[in-house]
Amino acid sequence: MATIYDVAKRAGVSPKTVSRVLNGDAPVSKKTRSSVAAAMDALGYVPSLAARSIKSQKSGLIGLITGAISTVNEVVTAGGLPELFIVQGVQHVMANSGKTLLIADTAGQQERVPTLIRTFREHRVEGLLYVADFHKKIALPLPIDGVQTVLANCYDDFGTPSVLPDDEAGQLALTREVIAQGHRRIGYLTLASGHEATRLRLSGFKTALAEAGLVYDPDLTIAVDMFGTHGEHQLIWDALDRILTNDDVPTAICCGNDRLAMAVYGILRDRGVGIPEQMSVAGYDDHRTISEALFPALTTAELPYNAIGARAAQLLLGMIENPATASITAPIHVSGRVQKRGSVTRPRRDASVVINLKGRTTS
Amino acid sequence: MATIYDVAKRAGVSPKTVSRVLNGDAPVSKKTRSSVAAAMDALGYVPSLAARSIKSQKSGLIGLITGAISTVNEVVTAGGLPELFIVQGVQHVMANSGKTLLIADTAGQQERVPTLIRTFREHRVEGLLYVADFHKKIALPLPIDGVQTVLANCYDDFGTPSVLPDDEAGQLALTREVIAQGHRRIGYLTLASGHEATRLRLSGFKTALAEAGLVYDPDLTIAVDMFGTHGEHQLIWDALDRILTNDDVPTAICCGNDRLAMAVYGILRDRGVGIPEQMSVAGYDDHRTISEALFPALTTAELPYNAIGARAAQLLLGMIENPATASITAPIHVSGRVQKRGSVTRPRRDASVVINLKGRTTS
DNA sequence: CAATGTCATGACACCGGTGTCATGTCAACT
DNA sequence: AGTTGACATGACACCGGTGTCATGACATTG
Repeated sequence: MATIYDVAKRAGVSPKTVSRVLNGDAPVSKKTRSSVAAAMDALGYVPSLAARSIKSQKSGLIGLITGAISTVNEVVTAGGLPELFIVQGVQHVMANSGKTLLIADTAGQQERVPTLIRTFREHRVEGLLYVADFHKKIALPLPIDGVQTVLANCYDDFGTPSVLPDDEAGQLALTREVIAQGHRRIGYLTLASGHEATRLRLSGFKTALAEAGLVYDPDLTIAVDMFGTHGEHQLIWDALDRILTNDDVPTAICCGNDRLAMAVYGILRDRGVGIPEQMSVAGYDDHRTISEALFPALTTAELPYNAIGARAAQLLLGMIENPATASITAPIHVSGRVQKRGSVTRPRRDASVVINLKGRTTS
Repeated sequence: MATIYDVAKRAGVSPKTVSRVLNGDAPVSKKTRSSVAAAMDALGYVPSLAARSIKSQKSGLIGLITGAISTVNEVVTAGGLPELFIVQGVQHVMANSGKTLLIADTAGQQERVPTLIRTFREHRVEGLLYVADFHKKIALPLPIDGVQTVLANCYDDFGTPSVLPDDEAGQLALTREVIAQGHRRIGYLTLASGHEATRLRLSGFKTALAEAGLVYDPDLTIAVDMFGTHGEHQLIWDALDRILTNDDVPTAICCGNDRLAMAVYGILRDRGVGIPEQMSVAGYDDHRTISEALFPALTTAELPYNAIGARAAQLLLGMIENPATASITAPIHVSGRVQKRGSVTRPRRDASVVINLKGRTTS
């Protein structure tokens, strides 16, 4: 690999002059500039950031850790890893800021985290981003001295700056939309009750009901724990059975996420319940691979992963540029839009057909 | 940030001795070792890889580019980006090899690629990985001199080493399974016909049919172009309509991917066709968020993304270690497993109910 | 014409590590 | 006792850039 000295020699100038041409930080005569450019070109010269950074003390690197970072309570989902979208949001911002991302995935082995951080520090990263796979509380393995840190999709007890989805507002807005369509009784299949998101969304759900003067019926809210595939369908089947056999059958069901809604589509139809004619269904996440492809397309609340990533990146960059900003702040909440598609429509009067179908079981 | 000189001063030794303690590459007395260790500890010293690498000429960095890398023919899908799994496969291998990944996402802007490569070269990456979002042919923007390169999920015309999914073998194995269940007439909804994968899988499909002595009926193979959501369902609806109104209605349908299968579930059921009682459905990809959650769970062929990533990483590491290996090789094909779940079962004799339902249209 | 200022460029040290070689100490061996 | 060699350590240069300061050539001004 050619060095600045090679270029200098070939162009018949000093290395420092080549440096000046490279950075344009001091006047260089036209003639010299072009001969230096020619030499760089001929040699395929690319300056070394390593050399540069030992002098400047700036690496231009940002470290990002994804994957299972020490979860506080042991709720684990083999989720759909949409954290990728967070990472993309981060990358987009970073690309425009001239920083380069160093990414490490723990692949669930949190004991690796200290090693990764060590590697990042050896690379002299200017900032650190933790990206969690779902909204949760974490405990940083080490207090990271000197390196600015931002948490995305997670938070801790020590006031580390963090960016979170506004799950409460999301479910609130979505439920409002369902109610606006005329539904008065709404079932709710939540994710595992231990999740942070579940608690917040349920709160939003209740608020929407209260706003509209509707009563919240605990019998219609059922938590579905989704650990892997085994028995998952049976759980959902049972939950739906309880809802469908209720004395006053709801006309709409909200689901903890799009994936759950997808399963609900199948089970409801398998029981002869038409969607959305007999039952409106709403999701959460707006995981577009699912929500757009489902038939009918799914009305759902966006989990603004991309925006969360972007926001976290901006926050971090701000903290790096002006460390004073790094004062302990409350988490930043990012809210997503309600995506109205075809699965939530006005309820039909004769939805009672539903009741006839109770009693079947999955094979 | 503390330097090796700070540590040396505090421990009362020369920097070189600290270096020896750090690397364990020369004998150091026990006493010295412990006092140096104490000093490093007290100062929170972490060696600088930048300084190290200018001397050693080894960065320990591998560059990875994801996203829309200059596609040759302009078929574009806003796909589900399962390329993430390829990246995970890569990371897993890299983590165990001591290299660190530098990742850049073009976010669809291929004009950025040259800039990214430039940045990577400034970081003196030892190898470069291109990861495409789906099996395709690409044209590298530049011949990358000096930096070993491997293509994952894509290939080019210049014999750059590449790792690809074995789409033909995958569809072959999957179709064999469908046939083994007793199906004799099988519909096939393929992805856009311009895709590499479509061609290969169709070939595997035909081979399986031929092996079993079944005739391939072109009327039952329909390409579904999936550009975004608009009109997509109508296309699928029409395609299914053609299949369901065929004189000899098939008992099973293979789909170009799991996402398509998901839409097919909805549309078939909406037309009153039970799954799998009246129609078996198979997917492709084994995108587990979909395939496991669908009801019934989807029988599908695995697109071994993780393995592709791992294989590509291994190949690259081998090329770096022993550049002689870098001779132009044929693409490496990685095949995936057939995941037998609940959506393909033995066909029922009285599947004729299907025919009655033609004629409805989507709203 | 001398004094002054601007422009273009180079010499040199330094950033934080490591390879090479030299030096000093002490135990073992003839 | 003198020689030899293993062991422990340090001095120094070098990797590839950049900041600082000095220098020389001209043009401008009084």
